[in-house]
Amino acid sequence: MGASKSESFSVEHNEMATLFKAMSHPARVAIVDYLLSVDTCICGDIVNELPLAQPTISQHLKELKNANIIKGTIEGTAICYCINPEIIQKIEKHFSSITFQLKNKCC
Amino acid sequence: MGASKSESFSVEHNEMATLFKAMSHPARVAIVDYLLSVDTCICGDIVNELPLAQPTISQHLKELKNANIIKGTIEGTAICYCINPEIIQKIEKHFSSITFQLKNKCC
DNA sequence: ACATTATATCGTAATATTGCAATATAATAA
DNA sequence: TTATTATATTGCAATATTACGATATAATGT
Repeated sequence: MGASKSESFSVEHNEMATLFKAMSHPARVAIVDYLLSVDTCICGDIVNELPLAQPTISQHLKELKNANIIKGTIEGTAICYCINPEIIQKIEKHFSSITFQLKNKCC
Repeated sequence: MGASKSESFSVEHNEMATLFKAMSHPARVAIVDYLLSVDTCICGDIVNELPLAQPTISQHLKELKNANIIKGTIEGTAICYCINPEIIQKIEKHFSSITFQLKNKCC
């Protein structure tokens, strides 16, 4: 085989894995970082910010959109990308839960 | 081509991507979850907990170890796996930083 | 209508991941 | 020593990801 046996795992575990996968590439981490660094969400220059060709960046943006980490709204010729704060909160909750559970540990 | 152009990105972005990649598979999310659910870190029964063959789980554990998310110490015939709290903190910091930056946004 | 600009999609090659059977290793038990 | 038990490694097939040239689409400008 070789395909991921995702059906064998819980919805919760699959959801978290999907979010992590969406951010498991330096280009996508950099895109999120860049979206945070600019004051406004109106931005059509991600292509100039990264050392990748336009189709490659378009593909990365699509993956971030599919994972619901960013939202894109059409703004004339360009597209306005924004971070989805709800998803960030979801991930934060996951890790604060881990930290909480770790407090009752022996290690 | 097809290989990831990781050299083109910052060390910071690569580090975060590596951590996310380590948790980008439901089996590995489940392993971390399981390690948190048991009271003690002495555990040699991860294989019985997951619907995957022993070599596959061994491989997933190796990836979590390589990413420094879990630590394994030999405990007789079994191996004692633990979560590395420092890495969890690092990821939490990354997201609390994102949340902080999001507060100064227009969206 | 035609050019321009911004983004998306297609097709495809290179590479990476996933999963497991078979086998190896390593520690303890009989 | 010879089992037994627990984990790791090897090898390989199936599948997924990454990157980009070529091309398509879609909105605005002239």
